Amino acid sequence: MTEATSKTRKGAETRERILDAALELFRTQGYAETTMRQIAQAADVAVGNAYYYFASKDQLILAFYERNHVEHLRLLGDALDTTRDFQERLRAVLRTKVDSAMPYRRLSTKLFTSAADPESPLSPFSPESAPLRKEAVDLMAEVVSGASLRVGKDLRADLPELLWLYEMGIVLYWVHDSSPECENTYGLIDRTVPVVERLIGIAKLPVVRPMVRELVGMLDELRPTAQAPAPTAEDGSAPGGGRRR
Amino acid sequence: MTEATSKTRKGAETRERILDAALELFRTQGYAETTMRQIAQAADVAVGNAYYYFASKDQLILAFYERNHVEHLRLLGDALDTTRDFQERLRAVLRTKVDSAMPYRRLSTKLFTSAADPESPLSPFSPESAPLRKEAVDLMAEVVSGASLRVGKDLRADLPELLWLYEMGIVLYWVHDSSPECENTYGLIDRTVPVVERLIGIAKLPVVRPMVRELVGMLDELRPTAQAPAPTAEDGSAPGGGRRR
DNA sequence: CCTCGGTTTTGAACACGTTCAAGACAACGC
DNA sequence: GCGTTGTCTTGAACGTGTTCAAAACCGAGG
Repeated sequence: MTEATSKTRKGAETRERILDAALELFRTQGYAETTMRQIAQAADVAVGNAYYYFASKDQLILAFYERNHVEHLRLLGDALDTTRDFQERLRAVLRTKVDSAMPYRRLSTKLFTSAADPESPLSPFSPESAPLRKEAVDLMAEVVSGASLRVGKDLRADLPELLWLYEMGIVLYWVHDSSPECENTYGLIDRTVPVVERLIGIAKLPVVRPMVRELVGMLDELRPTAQAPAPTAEDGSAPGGGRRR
Repeated sequence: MTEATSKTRKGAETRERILDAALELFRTQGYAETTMRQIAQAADVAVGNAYYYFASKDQLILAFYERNHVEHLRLLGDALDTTRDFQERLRAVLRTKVDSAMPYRRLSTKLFTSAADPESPLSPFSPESAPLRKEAVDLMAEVVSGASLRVGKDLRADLPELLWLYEMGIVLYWVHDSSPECENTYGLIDRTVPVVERLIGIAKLPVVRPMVRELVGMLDELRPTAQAPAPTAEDGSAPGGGRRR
């Protein structure tokens, strides 16, 4: 459970203070180099208190992702209301995504170091980050639905998720990108966005349709990540539950 | 350099003993759950001694990858000498790869948790694991060169590396695969291998050739992982071990 | 005012990965 | 024998993330 656990105004403030201190330290000296004791001290709090609000050091990163997503939306602004061109829309989302995370590039690597670990709650595929993932996929759905673009039947349902995976790929590249100002990443976006539209078009061709269908099928099969017997009892998100939006 | 640091017969034996103990413990109780003290005790050695042969707990995993590769070759046997069919050859390599790592499925996740971290020496892209990666890519080159298969000019040079990436994808799936006996993974191999051959064929079509060229170009661009100024000269393999930071 | 229940806060304590100065050992030249 | 040099081995000690029992705090009821 992600467990916010702040039932009080003062509690919420403390939580915020800890998160602020943590992110600032992560940004300036890196994740591994920052100790929980430093964070606690910077937040003017006992170390145990940090663990009252965040189950682990990792969970602080998850909180960062949440913050980063609202920053992403802020930077995106009304860009999706000003054009119906698919490439422009997609490009806008990707560029602002990179922009929004830019100050935290090194921190963002953690997303992938745990992405592959089935048990890490930090993985973008984990149940803990499911709501956040859903929002990102929904954003891609908006990119598609508001665009003048014909999508083949086979692809339609899964396209948003595929685009999200594509976004993850871009972010993965960006995390490794050591070019000045990360210009290579922006170049990659500009060069691959047309390819993506092209692929969506190609997917309708009879030559590749069976292949597309197969790939989509595999994706579907993968989705309900057969995660053990699962706690079933439903994500205890009862009270604070619905992440906004 | 992996830092063997065993200049003596007895030293080599000790190293082996530690590695054996570590892998056995990793296999039976998992990586995170195994402590260096347990390993040392099982190997009948002081904890500091383990660090004389392995710079860190992670390095034990790298040693595992090396062992696993020779096991992979053993299982593969002469399979590559008995057929020139591309699909059969590729399938043989992939299936034996999965077979060879099967007892260490959980341990293998570590490959990916660090794959994305640019600084981790465990990453398959890191200089530390370069020689091992080369061997894996070379194996794929053999798969191609010994097969009756026509490869387009644009693709030829990079195909082995692409196939290795494909192998990594399979392994990534396998690591998450919770189906009984991991049958889903073997199914995935059987279903995707034909797709791969198909794609290699399609890559020659004029419609997609520019796209192929672009993708290959990006791959090339990515290769010399702009990793710092590159230490080139002396990969500080001095004995006492230039710990680095 | 006091008491009670829940929420928040504390800091000592724990187990872990890792380091390091010191010692043990082995081979060799004298 | 004896020192010398390089390899190997030891175990206490350090800093880390994390836990937990206890304390402090706070609002509401009596």
